[in-house]
Amino acid sequence: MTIPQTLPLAYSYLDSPVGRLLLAGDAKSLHFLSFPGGHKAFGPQPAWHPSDRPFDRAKDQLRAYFAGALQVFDLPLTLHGTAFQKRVWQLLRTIPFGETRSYGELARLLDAPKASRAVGAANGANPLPIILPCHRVVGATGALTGFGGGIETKRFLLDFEASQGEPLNRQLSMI
Amino acid sequence: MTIPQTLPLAYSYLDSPVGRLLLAGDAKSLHFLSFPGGHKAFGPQPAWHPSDRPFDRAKDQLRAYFAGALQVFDLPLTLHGTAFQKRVWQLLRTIPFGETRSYGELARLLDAPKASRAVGAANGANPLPIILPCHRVVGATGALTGFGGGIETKRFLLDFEASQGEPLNRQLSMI
DNA sequence: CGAAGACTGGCCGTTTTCGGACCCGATCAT
DNA sequence: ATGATCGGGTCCGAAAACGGCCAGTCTTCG
Repeated sequence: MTIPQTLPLAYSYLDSPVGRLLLAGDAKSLHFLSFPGGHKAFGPQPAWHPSDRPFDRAKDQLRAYFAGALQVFDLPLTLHGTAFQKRVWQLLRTIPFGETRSYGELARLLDAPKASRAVGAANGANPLPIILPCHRVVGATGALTGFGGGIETKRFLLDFEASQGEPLNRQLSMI
Repeated sequence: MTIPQTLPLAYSYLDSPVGRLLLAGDAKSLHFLSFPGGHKAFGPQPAWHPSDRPFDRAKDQLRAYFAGALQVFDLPLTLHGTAFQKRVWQLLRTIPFGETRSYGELARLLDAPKASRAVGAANGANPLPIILPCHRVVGATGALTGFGGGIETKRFLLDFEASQGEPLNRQLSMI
């Protein structure tokens, strides 16, 4: 995930059950989200400036997600990446809350059945974890093979979704 | 010039004023030509087999070229290389007998004005010297900066073309 | 038997590294 | 002036390295 150095973005922090999250974006959309403690962590870039203003909606939805009250994010996003990466990231959004897919399954959905490793690499470059649910992608055997914020965070998110998923699913099916 | 190892080609030799030339190809087209004495020389590959058959036309034209009786080769060729290299090699064919271009000029013609060094690299990977006239490419100052078959061979070819060019040009202009 | 590891080779997009068949300007000697 | 020489800057494409993989074998223990 190469971060554009020159882009003047606003940033802010949000405390969550998986640690403090760094959010970055402009007035219109969210660009990046990172676990400052994670392995692939990054901090605010020199060109960024602190500001809480743009992040009300994103923070509301993240808080609701961790409270078990929201399963599908609805936020304007700006994706920085190659064409292939963007295809993968969009595909992530189609994995329902509480479910998982394997890297190979996603590769087949992209009509590139042998590109499972490339899917893994694109996953590792995910600029907006949690919101683009790369944590719902696991190995073909079910192994939790990696996560930018740490495997333990991935496990937490999957366990959390598995435990929270049922009530809202029922709720949705009543609509 | 990475040579496909597995391709079963025929090969044959031809003596010329610039030394013995190695030709390689299949029944339909010529693939490689090399100066076995040159710096970037290569010999027959393990998968190749000796055969004179496919090379009658190529040898005729090469002999005519060195006799001053032919200025434009007309042979079926097969090019092994990247897209960029093929663009450069095709561009070489547009340099008339007896004229020269600089690496920078070719780069500009490719709409990549800063790629002069890359043009040089592609030139160095030319699989069919003489036929694809990389010897007609010189530095912006006119310096003969390099040639797979040796600078002296490049100088010979350019001097030869400069001395032979006139008569045939006149002949052509009468058509 | 049989199922869970260990190992292997192949694949793919990205990132990094590398090596010039350049080129421009400065310098110096005619 | 003018031409030859030299060195540093820069910029490419190519090749190699690198993973958040996977399917097929082979091993190894219950």
